[in-house]
Amino acid sequence: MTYSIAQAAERSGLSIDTLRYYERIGLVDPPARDSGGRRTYSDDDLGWLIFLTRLRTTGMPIRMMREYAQLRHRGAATAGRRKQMLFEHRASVRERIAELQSCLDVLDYKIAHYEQIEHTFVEGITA
Amino acid sequence: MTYSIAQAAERSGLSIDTLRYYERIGLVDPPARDSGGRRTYSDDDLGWLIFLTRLRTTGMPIRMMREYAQLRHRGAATAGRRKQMLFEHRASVRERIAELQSCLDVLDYKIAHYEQIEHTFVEGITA
DNA sequence: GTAGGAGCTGGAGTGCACTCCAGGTCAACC
DNA sequence: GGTTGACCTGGAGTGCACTCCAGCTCCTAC
Repeated sequence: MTYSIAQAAERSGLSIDTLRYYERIGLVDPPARDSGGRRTYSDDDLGWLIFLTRLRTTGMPIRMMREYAQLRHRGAATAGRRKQMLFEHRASVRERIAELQSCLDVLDYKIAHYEQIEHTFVEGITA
Repeated sequence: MTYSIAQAAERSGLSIDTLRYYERIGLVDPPARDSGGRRTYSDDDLGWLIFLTRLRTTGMPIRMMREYAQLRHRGAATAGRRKQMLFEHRASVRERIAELQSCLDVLDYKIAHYEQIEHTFVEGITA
């Protein structure tokens, strides 16, 4: 199965411009071209694109994604290094989640505070 | 208790430049000045700065923080609107956490995959 | 055979959130 | 009274990750 750039964009959630941009900066290998010179993405290409969106979503900078992509390009010999990268990245994502969770507590507290104010106000009215 | 800009920076985790920047764009009220024209931050100022860092950490754009700051400036009458903002923001933070969590699953899967490769490799050696 | 739409390239532009800088003031210490 | 260090202002510069554009080509459908 192959996909036009528009289809690859739709399925990966990246924009067409971003797909070309990622290719230009070496984040994705140049996909095959059809007889008219248009990009045709394979299922493998798409899998990689989708994986990249996960890394992006979790805040990995492009510079690091590129490093990962380059290791991947060098084959099985770099598997350990890649695993190490993902391992460290996973730790940072976990930290990030913990950080967000602790900010959630602050938001909960603030919202509760506003609710208390509302409640006091209503009591003031009805008392 | 009052704080110099350097102390406010240290305690809020923002840089000195960022403190002045936030003031310039209306995210924080201009703090008092000492006889020499230097900023002196109050405990209240500091509390607001720290709250802003929570909003920032959770990904609230400056434009929205400014909106919140403006409502806050208009006093108790806007409490409902502010609560609403925090309420919506909290929902988006929760979504963000869920998103990260689901990406974590992908990372776990990938890492497990690399571990399996390593394992296979070791077996290949020792067999 | 032509009109329309998708895709192509190289390069410029954008939005966000800072960050840095030059040139100056001010208070304190030696 | 001179030097040092913290702070001041207005404005320019930075890094990141796209996003947009002009001008072109190439297939498809009428």
